[in-house]
Amino acid sequence: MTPGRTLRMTRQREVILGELKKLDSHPTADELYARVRKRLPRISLGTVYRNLDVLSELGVVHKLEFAGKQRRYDGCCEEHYHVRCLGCGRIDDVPAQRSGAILRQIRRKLHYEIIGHRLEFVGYCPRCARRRGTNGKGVSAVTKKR
Amino acid sequence: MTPGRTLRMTRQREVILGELKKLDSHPTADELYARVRKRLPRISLGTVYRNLDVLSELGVVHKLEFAGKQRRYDGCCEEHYHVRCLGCGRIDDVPAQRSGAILRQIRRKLHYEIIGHRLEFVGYCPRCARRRGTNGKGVSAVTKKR
DNA sequence: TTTGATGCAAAATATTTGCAGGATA
DNA sequence: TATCCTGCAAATATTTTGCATCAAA
Repeated sequence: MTPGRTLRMTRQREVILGELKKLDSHPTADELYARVRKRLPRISLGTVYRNLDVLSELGVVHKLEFAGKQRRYDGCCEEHYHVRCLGCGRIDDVPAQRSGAILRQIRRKLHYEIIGHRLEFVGYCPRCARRRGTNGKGVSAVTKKR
Repeated sequence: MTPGRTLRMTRQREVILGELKKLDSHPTADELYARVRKRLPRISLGTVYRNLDVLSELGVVHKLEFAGKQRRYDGCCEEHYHVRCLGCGRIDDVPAQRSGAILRQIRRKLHYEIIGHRLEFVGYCPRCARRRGTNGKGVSAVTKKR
C-alpha cells in the first residue's frame, strides 16, 4: 500500500467491513461477496478482494491463510489460533493464548530472524465427528469436491 | 487413491522420487519438474504432480502446504516443523520435536476431534536477514514478484 | 493381457491487475 | 479538483483432469 495515501470510506468498503464484523464464521472472499451483494448488487468480487487487502493492512481485519486452503477473513483483530474442520472446512477460534514461549525456544536454535509463527489445528468439528462416527469412516461422504 | 490397486514403479516415478530424495531444499513441483526433465525430457508437469500425490499418500514423501504459499515437497518423511523465509521463500527444517503437549492441551479445551496440528515459523533466513540489515529495510528489493 | 501411468491440452480454482469511468475528501 | 476507488474483464498462477496411448507386471 502506498505510504502517504489518504484512504476513503466508500459505501463498498463500509458494507464489506460491516458484514465481516457481523460474522464469526471466518468467511472466504466469495462467501462475503455473496452477502455483500445482497446490499450492493453491482459490487464486483475484485472490489471485495481489494478492500479486504486494504483493511487487513490497516489491521482492522485479519487475513487467514491456511495451508493449502482457500483464504479466509476474520473480522476480529485480536491474535489467536484457529482450528480447521477437515469435513466441512469451517474454521473456529481456539481458546488458547498465542504462545511467546514457542518463539523464544526456536530463536535460540535457529539462525533465522524469526518474525512470527502460525499454529493451525486440524480435525473434525463436533457435527462432522458425529457423522463420521455413525457410518464407520465416511470421510469420502463428507469431503467436498472442490 | 483406489484401495486395492497395484502400483507400478515406472521410470518417471523412480526418477521423481530419486531427485526429490537427493534434495534437502523442499522444492516446489515445478522446481522438481525442471530437474527431472534433465533426465526425462518428455515428462509432463502433470505426471510430476500425480506422482507426488501417490508418493505422499504412501507416506514416502511429504506434501508441505504453507499458508498462502505454493506447495512444496519433502523427501524426508519423518515429522518435523518448518521455517519459511519471507525474503527468498526457502523452507528449512526446524530442529525441534513435534510437540504432543500442544495437542493434549487443545484436546481438553475443544469439542473438535483433533487430528493434528501444523506449526510454521516465518522470518528471514541468515542471508536475507543480512541483506535487510544492510539497506535498512529492503523488503521490496528482496520480495519476488510472483 | 490387464489396467495403471503417461503426455498433452484443456479445465478448474483462486486471486490479481489494467483500464476507463465514477465517487470521495 | 485530485486521486482514490470501482466494475468489468482479462490475466496469472497453481493444480487437477479427460482422453487416447503406452508400458509395467
